[in-house]
Amino acid sequence: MKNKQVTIKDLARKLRLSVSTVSRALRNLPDINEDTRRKVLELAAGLNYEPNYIAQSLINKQTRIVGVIVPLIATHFFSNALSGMNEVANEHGYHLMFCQSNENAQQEAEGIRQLVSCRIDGLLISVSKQTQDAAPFLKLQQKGIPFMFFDRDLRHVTASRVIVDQYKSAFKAVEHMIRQGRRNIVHMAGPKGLSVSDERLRGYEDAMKKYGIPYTSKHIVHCEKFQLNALEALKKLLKLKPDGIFAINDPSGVIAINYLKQTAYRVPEDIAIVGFNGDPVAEVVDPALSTVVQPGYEVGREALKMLIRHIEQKPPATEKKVLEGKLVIRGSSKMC
Amino acid sequence: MKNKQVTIKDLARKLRLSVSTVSRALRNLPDINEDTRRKVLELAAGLNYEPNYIAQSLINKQTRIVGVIVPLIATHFFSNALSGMNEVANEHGYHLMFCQSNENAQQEAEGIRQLVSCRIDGLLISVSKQTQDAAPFLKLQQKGIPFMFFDRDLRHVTASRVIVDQYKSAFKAVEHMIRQGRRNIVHMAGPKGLSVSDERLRGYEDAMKKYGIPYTSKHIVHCEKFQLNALEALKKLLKLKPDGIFAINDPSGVIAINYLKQTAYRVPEDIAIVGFNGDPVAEVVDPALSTVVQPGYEVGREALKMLIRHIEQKPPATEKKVLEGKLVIRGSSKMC
DNA sequence: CTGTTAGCGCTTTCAA
DNA sequence: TTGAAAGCGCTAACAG
Repeated sequence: MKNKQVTIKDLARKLRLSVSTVSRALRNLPDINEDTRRKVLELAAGLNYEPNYIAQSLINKQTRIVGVIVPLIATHFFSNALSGMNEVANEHGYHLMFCQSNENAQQEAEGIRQLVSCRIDGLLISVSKQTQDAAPFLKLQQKGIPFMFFDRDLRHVTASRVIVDQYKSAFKAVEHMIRQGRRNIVHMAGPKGLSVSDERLRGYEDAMKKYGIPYTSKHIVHCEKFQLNALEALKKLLKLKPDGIFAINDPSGVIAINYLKQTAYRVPEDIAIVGFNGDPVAEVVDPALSTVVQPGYEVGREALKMLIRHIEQKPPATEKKVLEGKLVIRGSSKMC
Repeated sequence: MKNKQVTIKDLARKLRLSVSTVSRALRNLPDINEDTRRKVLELAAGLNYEPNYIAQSLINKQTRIVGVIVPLIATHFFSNALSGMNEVANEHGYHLMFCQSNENAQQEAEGIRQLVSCRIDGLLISVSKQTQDAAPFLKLQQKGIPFMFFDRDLRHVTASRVIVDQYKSAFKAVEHMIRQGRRNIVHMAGPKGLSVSDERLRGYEDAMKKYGIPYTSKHIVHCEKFQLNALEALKKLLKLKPDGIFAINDPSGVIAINYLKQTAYRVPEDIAIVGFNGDPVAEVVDPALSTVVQPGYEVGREALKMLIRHIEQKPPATEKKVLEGKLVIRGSSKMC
């Protein structure tokens, strides 16, 4: 029931040729009779022969499989990144093996092990918010398996990465509110220690400093579970009577907008809100949420392109590609 | 630079054992000295040995890789389905090889070929809206590769499938509007020939018939590109002065809501709107969009569970699992 | 131009 | 309890 797949040997037998001749014909190598080749190709097509990449891999020592690990796939940013990777994979004849860490460092480490056992040629990873331990990555390095970070990285690990400039994007977002006259801006921050939230926080702080706007540690409340904790964070922050909110992501921004509707605050008149990501919800909420649109698709494309370079040309020094987020101003922060 | 990976042979050499002994030790087979096993396991751990699944596959004739093809990954439903599959894959020691067809039948066929060459143990597919040709699936069958449809299927292909009852869901959605007193309900339909849009259309029609509400072919406008054509479809339909709109999906429903704001129509007073899917945007738009929430995560889980049964226990007759969508009534259709 | 041989990393008889 | 040999499907020298 299992072994239905046609092999090169089957072709050879039926054609009374040797397997090596068939192999060469199939791969369009030179030194072969045009007539033989034709016959082989015909039979192969007729029998629906499909080369066994698995067997080839064993010899070539490359599978043309790339592993991808994301914290959560059901997300605008990551699903778009995967979509971009899919495109590049098609262009270059690679395959994507996918794995979700669920924001859990252990699952992530196990995912890496599994992918290694599948002999992936390289790995693209956006780390979970828990991830601290560099060990899994060091192992990858000593095994000579190229890998790189995209979006969320581990700062202390030397590796290439493709990221969106979180710092600058956050800075722009906050600066925009300041320029609109906001002076008491708070930040619904993300999990501590996660590269992207740290950078967004830094952008917030530097923008405040640059414009000489005072803020305290109370102006920043971390949502360790992102939007799951957004409401409580928001309520704490409202005690400061803010006139601007910089939210760690769009779902949190949306939560803020909707909660404020139940209060006396008006958005944007009393409080401006800016989110982050470019999720579809941001366009749809009322008022529409200003946000930094991250080029997820491009991040995916660039990350895989870079990884493939590393795989195929071996040792280019570690690279770092930084893409730009685009501040899109909408009703939630614009005084018209 | 490449061959850094430790093999069973390396272990054998260092331990002055034969490869077969090492192999047995690693797999915890009986008939082996406890002491030898311990030594092997220790060295393996020390050297970060990882079994080569590729090599194993060649022998076992199974890779524990499952292929997944979706039309578009950056979608609430499909990314959730993938997430569910990921969970089941982890539970059962399988790996997911991912591929996006971009709603294109050719890319889909090529994806299938590629996955076959990777010797996947089975395939989970939600077909593109273009897909008509059963040939790729017939080939799969004659090769003895189990596959099944999830969500979008090809009616004339005999295979197992896991779907959400589109007909019933659509029926409930339209019935709900009728019960609210709507009598001139139109349908922003999906691409013709696509299983899910056909079924939703059928649900619309049957609900109208059941309640004896007349409708014409003008009440139905197909959006061949889903929400990309939604606005033109909507404008056509508005000529009929409808009091209810059943939209093929939530993005289309959102487009309708937002467009109607620029007109004299009020939602839901003049026109009720119900969408389909359960996308996050539906909750956020104002008024919130009633919709049928589809259990994407569950569909993914059930589909992979069923496929694994088919892979491991071989020939269970074709199965069909039908999950239920849940009508969630919100402001866009509720007269309070 | 074609066939023979060896081998990729691992498992599986079959002997020892 | 261990080892030797063969083979999975394919490629890569090397002869002929």
